[in-house]
Amino acid sequence: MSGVFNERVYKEVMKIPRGKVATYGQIAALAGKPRNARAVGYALHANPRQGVVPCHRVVFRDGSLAPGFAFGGPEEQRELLENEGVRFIPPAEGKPNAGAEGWRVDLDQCQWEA
DNA sequence: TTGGTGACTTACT
DNA sequence: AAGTAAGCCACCA
Repeated sequence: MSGVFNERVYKEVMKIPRGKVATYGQIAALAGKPRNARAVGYALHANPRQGVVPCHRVVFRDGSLAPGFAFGGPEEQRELLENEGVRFIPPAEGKPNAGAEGWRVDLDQCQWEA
């Protein structure tokens, strides 16, 4: 298994405490490659331990969640994170949200710090 | 081995 | 401010 970096990512992601979230760049840095956020996403894509690795706690640097690729839907992820105590920011005022798209995580409050 | 793709990020226009 | 471009690294064919 040459996927050393991959396992490193899983380990770091599993270390994310409940009610907190981390960005791909953060995980990449913890994994040893601060410029390899892409591989982090790829690693979670190959996520063999879905259910064990809280990939829903990993978000974009912008606070947005992964596109339709999520474990079941952005709505599910939003509710899941919200259930863990993560604070969310609504998409916009006066504009109905077609779902959870547009919802961002409050990184200022809930970004995990190693 | 080489090439191509990708759940990203930063910088420039 | 928003959109486009390039860079980075790991995995698969």
